[in-house]
Amino acid sequence: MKPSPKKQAGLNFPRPLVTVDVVIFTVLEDALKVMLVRRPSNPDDPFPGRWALPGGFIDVDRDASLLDCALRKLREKTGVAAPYLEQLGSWGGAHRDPRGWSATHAFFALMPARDLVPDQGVNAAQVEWMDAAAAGRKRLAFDHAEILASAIARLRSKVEYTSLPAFLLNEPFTLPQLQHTYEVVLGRAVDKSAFRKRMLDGGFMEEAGMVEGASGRPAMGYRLRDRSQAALFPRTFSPRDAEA
Amino acid sequence: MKPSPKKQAGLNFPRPLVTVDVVIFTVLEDALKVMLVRRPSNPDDPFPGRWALPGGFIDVDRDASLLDCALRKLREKTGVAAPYLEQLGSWGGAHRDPRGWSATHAFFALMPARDLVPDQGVNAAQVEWMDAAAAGRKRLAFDHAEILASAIARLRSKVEYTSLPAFLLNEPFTLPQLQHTYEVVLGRAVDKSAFRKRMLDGGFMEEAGMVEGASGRPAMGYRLRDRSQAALFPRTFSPRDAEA
DNA sequence: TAAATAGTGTCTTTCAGACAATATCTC
DNA sequence: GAGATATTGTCTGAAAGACACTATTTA
Repeated sequence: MKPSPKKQAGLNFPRPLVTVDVVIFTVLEDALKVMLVRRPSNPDDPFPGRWALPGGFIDVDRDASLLDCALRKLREKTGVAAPYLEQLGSWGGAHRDPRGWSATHAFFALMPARDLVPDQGVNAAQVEWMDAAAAGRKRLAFDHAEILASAIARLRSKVEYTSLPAFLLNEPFTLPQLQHTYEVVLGRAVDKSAFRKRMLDGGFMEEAGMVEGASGRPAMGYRLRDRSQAALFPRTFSPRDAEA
Repeated sequence: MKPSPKKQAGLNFPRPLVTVDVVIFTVLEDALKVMLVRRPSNPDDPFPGRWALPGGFIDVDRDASLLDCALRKLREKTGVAAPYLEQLGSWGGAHRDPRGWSATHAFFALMPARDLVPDQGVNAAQVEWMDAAAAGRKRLAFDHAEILASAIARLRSKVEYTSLPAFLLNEPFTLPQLQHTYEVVLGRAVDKSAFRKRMLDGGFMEEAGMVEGASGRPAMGYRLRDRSQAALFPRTFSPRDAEA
């Protein structure tokens, strides 16, 4: 290794571009949806007119941290202040953005569809909830297709052993509603009895009064004890299938 | 939202500093060790003389990607070309580096102690394998104590349900050696019979001839089928304890 | 043969999954 | 009561943990 006197001298070496992108999931009309925004059509911008994940550059004056920046992007696009939010990973390299070496910090958010504020000042035509499966097949801007694929894989994987789907529902929610959300995300049916045992034994919910449906017997409503983190189950759903 | 014409104009807004840090683990002398390096003692540098994680600025001319940069840091400090390496997360904010808004991409590496090349041109006195528990109690530079704590938590957690400890051993390794490595990382004993069943059923190893120890019966040696990723087990070790 | 270590067998408990049965609501 | 949905109960099979037993080496 040779010494690099430039660093000591004053940080006057080129810096990458730094962005934050957020993969925002919700369940709407019995399907897993992801939020996409359209890139500006100005041909000087990279990927004009393409669909992309919501995100953008760090603003070193306004954002105190990466998490703050992600929360700001979320607020700007959805009006939601504090959904479930975790880090997904970072993607960086010389060629992912034609404007130069860039690195993005990707986050992963879950929110109930009904928390959404329809128009937050952003042009509504530029924002869309797209089916996750359909979005995964689209040619998105930058390396966003790869980031989205990673987010979907992470979600599917964690749904097998965590209470994450509870963050996709408004409170109070019922166990049948929660089960349905699991089934939508997993793409397969799960056993009712085993499901209820698992959720109730998990101890992450508390009762919140009866909730009446359109017909049939009313169900107990529940709310999360802690909306900041998910519960972990000691096993995944149906390990038998998982090995196949 | 107000428009920000600066972005369209030409990216002439301040950019954060971007670094990559690597938490490198090994098992040495029956203990989990982590590599730390000493910060330069020059008082113009941040945190002079403090212990820190190996890492440094992205070099936009040499590093094609974040992963490349992490591999370069690894090579420079350890001489090892391709250990187990995964992303841990990113930490960024206005105050973690006194020189300005900075973001670091943290990685997480596992390697066998015997792969290490003693001196790679770096001043050996500035590099040390420290007990993970002891390092976790030290006041490290930047927010490296937080990053290290996160890495240790991630390692402990994943050891419960993955084959990660196999990456801490030289090949061929025996099942008793592997079990011992699990026990060192987990900090508790595991049952021999259940352990062997789990590892052999996992199907991630292949036989590599008998290995003789100092005394006693020789054991079958194994090597990994795929050194690029760990195997996942359907359950964690002893879920009974995990709930307590 | 004793000591040391590797490897196997067996019993028990736990718990998820399957699925049937029962409960509570509306019309 | 019929239909719809929620909730509970019972049986079974798979797999992990506990722990004793057997096997193979060196001294």
